[in-house]
Amino acid sequence: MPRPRSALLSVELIVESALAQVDRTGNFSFPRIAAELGVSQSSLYNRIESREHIIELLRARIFADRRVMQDDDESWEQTVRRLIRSYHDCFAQHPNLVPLLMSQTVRAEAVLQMYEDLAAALERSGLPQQDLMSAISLIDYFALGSALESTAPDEVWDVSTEHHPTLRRALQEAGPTGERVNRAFDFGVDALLAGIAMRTKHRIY
Amino acid sequence: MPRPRSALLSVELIVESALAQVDRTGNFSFPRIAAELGVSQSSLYNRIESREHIIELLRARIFADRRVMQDDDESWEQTVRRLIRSYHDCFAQHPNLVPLLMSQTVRAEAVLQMYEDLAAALERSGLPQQDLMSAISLIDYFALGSALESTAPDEVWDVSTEHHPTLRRALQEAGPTGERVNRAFDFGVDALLAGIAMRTKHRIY
DNA sequence: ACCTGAACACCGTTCAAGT
DNA sequence: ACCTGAACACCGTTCAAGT
Repeated sequence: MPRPRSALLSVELIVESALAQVDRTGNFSFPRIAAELGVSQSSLYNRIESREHIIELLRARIFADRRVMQDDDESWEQTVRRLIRSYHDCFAQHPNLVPLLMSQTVRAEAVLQMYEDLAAALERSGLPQQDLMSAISLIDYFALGSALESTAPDEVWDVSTEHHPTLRRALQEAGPTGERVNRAFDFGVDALLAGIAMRTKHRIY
Repeated sequence: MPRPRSALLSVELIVESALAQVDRTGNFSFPRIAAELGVSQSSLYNRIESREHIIELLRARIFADRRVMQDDDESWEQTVRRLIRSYHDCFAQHPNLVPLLMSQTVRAEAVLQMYEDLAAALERSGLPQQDLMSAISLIDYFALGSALESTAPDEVWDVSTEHHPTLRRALQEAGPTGERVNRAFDFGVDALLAGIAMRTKHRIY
């Protein structure tokens, strides 16, 4: 088959196809991308290097949508809240993607920039230098975990048996999944900020 | 081949083989289990139902090692700390397993029992009923995330570029990976408990 | 009841060959 | 430079056939 005068393929097309598949089915594959774009599987390798490469492009893709409304005289606490929220929202729009992103080194520039902003805000808070990374990790765990919770398995815990009365009650009290995840998010942000602020020079609580 | 008088296979053998593979390589597969046990791949299905089933057996397996030294008159805070620690330790001994466990509903009884204990301790703390599940989720995110961090990619963030001075400084200040993860864990536990205690009837801070 | 071999429907990646 | 088809080395699962 001759080379067409305008390329059949582009990284954008590949990434969009992969993202659509993930949103729809929870995963993507080379055969399905190729089929959807009407090209051969092997031709994908002219644009991308590997499956991992696509995943990293997907990470950059969902963070590209992020609106950054920066307020110059917001407190470090407001900044941290804003960053956690926008980080969380990026994942929340593509929950199926979260598991794919979690086990892979972050290289996407937009994401690194967000961590840089987070580090700067925490430094402003007066947190001791040696706790900076700990606080970032804590926030990271939280954001990823809370995004993961809104993902695939509707029942994270199978409490069908009778042996867990307190857990069962707690789950019922928490309402339907969507509501529960949202409330857990708000609760978590407050708790994290309170916990971090405690280590700060100028305590706010 | 005739049926041997003593069975060649058992779920224990399958689970141990899978766990050893995960610890060694980060994953397991049916062909490799079969090869290691000297049986055919299809014979595995006489003992287990699916790949997911094996993963759930692995979850139960690593929690079976858990020692539960219960102190009857410990405070709710001590109980929560003890549970987070032991939960974390189970993962820490098999970090490669964490990614496999994260995207799957929890059915292992030992794990559900731990969540039940956690729920009970938090209820004792005086936390409002509707916040119980939020607190459990928060702790869960933290324990999983912190276990995940000790897993595969040595560099979670690729800060090879010059554009992230604060992040870079924070990372250097935090020391080598193992130390950083440990400090982040201790910092996180303290922060979480402080944050949760804030919502409690009898504030402790 | 327990094991086998063959078959099926999937994967990601490489590479010589075309234009 | 860009695309193809074939090949390779993997997957999980099913099923008829053996004893």
